[in-house]
Amino acid sequence: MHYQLIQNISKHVQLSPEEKSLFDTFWTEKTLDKGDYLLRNGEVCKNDNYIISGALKAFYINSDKGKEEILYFSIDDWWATDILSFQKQRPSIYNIQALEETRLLQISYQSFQKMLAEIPKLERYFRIILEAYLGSLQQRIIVGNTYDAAYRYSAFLKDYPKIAQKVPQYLIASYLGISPEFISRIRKK
Amino acid sequence: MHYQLIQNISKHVQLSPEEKSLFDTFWTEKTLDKGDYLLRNGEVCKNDNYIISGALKAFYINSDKGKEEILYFSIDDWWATDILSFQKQRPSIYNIQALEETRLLQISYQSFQKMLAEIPKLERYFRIILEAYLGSLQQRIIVGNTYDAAYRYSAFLKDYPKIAQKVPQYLIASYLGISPEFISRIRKK
DNA sequence: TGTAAAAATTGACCTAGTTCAATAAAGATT
DNA sequence: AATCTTTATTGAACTAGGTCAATTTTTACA
Repeated sequence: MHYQLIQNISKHVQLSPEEKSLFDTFWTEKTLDKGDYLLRNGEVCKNDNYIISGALKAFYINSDKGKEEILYFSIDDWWATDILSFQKQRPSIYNIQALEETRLLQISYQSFQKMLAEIPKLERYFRIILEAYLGSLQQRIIVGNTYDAAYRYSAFLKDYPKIAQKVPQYLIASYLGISPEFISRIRKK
Repeated sequence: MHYQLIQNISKHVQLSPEEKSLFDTFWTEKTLDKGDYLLRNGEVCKNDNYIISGALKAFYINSDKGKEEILYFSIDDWWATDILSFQKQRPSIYNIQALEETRLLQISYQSFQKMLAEIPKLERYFRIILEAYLGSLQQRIIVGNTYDAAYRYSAFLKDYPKIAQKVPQYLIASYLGISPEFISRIRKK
């Protein structure tokens, strides 16, 4: 049984033992090595991916400068899916790549639809996590437009200590919209 | 009948005539004058609000400088609701205020739950629009971290011509994380 | 239609953060 | 342990954009 995901879901909706077993049948486990891509810009995001352990970066390639811009990081007990691409089954505009060995649970688009049809109360779970993510994006926009780089960096360390541990500084800089050199200067204090 | 909202929903899920009539009973119309608040920071967002006509701004008050930071604008055929506050019925961290006379359709939290229970296919509609909004927020973060002020301003004019028409420049500046003076300099070219 | 208030513009100066290039430190690999 | 690669740091010069204060333009409305 894929207890880790089931436990996460149980925080938001209650599943009966039968539902849990049924739920379980839809998901398969996959392991990525460091550097492996889960999704490439231009491809359709075929699976919804739940992270059991490991870390990934989602990034967008700036077409002029060719530089990568971090959209988000994903670690244990969170998702690494381009939701728009997955739900509409149309090409993604960004990439998702493993920063270290990563274990995932995956479900295909077809299975996902079938699962929702058979266990409708999961609609609620997915709506709730979507809303939470949406709230965090709004928060990020506010903070990005309001506070200076030093504040944003220290807020990141406070909010995401686990990510800060795993992820190189220059990628955190990119996530925050700061240059790697400037992050280094912030740290000097 | 509240055709405008029903038409919007019909783009994503099909409702029978009976469902449409039932749907209709849950919503009530409300008019705001220019300057009226729909939601204040600290209050619970009691209703989901669909805009028939008019314009609103959602903004966050920066606690140090006391300045307002625009989180988003909402005009005809879109929503003006703090989703996190509405869904969890807990205090909002931002404000929503009318920029001009605005007509809304409203539904209370209780009615919203009841409506979803009676017309479950609406779950799908709300998930779809949530996903679309989420995609636009991700896009906004990428653009904000990647491009300079002039590009962001011209992209805004292109993407939201109707909003650009209605909303004062200095608020658009705030939305984009730019000073009003600098927007004015950008325009000189 | 005149007056007040709100919004936009302009100039002068300033600074937070960038860029580039070189160096140092840390991690990974044989 | 030595070497290669990836990250991080530092310095120096620069610039995108901010701030402040004054002025003009536009809009609202009595």
